[in-house]
Amino acid sequence: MSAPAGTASKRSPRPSMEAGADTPSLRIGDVARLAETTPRTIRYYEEIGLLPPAPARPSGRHRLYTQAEVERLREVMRLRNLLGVSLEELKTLLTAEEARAEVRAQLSREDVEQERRAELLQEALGHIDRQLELVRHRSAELQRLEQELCETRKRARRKLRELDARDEPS
Amino acid sequence: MSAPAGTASKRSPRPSMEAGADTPSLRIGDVARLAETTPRTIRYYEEIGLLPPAPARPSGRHRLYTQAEVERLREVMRLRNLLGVSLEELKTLLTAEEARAEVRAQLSREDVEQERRAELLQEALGHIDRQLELVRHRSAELQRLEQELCETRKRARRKLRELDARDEPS
DNA sequence: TCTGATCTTTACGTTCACGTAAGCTTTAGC
DNA sequence: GCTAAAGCTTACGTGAACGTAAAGATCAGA
Repeated sequence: MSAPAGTASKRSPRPSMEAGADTPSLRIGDVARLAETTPRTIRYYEEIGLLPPAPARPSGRHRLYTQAEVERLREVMRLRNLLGVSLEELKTLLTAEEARAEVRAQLSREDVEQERRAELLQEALGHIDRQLELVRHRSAELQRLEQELCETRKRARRKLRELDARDEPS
Repeated sequence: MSAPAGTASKRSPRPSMEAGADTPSLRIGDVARLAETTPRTIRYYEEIGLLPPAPARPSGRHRLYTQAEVERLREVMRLRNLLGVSLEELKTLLTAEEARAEVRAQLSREDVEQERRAELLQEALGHIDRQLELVRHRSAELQRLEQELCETRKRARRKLRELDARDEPS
């Protein structure tokens, strides 16, 4: 049960002439395989706004992606697994990410006043800090758990050694 | 939305004479409040075998718990939150925990042969190792994420300082 | 003993995160 | 241009993890 990645790929992986690497040449199935998930999940994530709609899709046509989208998807799934939050919460977290991207875009332009730039950066910092706080909290708790398990393990091993020593002191 | 812990407790917390601390004197609502969850969840966990049935309950009567059960429940919820596994998987993990408890019980008895003791300890060690591997994996990944976020944060702060320096060099 | 808060079981409802099927269209290779 | 594979939308189905409502039993305190 649950074998989402059929390893057999009948159709060749689309030679993708115009090998510009940023020309959208990946179909949803390809993306799904590369990210180890399913097309349904990708469409679902797009539907709830967790992923942006496929870039420049002529209505009625198939979705086409670039490698960048694959990586974004993998990152989303990574965060989903690690943070243990709902997709809705994850969305707000990633929306913050988007904002940061927008900040970078703005910062690269010349016609933005210093005042505005500082504001943007401040906001971005706030987002990062909120994420960081969440991650740090979980990370710390997990490390505590790890520590506790290590202790337990140590004790068990000690007992076992004691037993072995007493058993055969040959 | 989601305010499971009504802070108002009308009835006094049951003076619990026989203050033996291990005489079951906590009702399901008390346990729920202490563990910051709901009675429904406790019953559900008992139903699927994630928690043992309430100790020594005369059929038809109310469930009664001790402080130990509260702590166990809190631990279960902690693991649920941190490990991000299904309750079913969590159950098998905790079943291993149970086995370890049983090992301790056996080990405290005199009439168990060394051979058997070593076996039990070996098995327990195996369980611990499997848990530890899982925890370590997640912990490491989370730390990586934390590290990445820290880097991002640093860069943002540097940019902000650069901007401030250039803005008002008074 | 009586009373109201709390608990009991039973059972149906709900939300999330997708899975799956149907019917049709697009795409890629020949 | 034809065809099979893959994709499209729409919509209903599903499993997990509880929420909620009903109808009655139990419990603690006066």
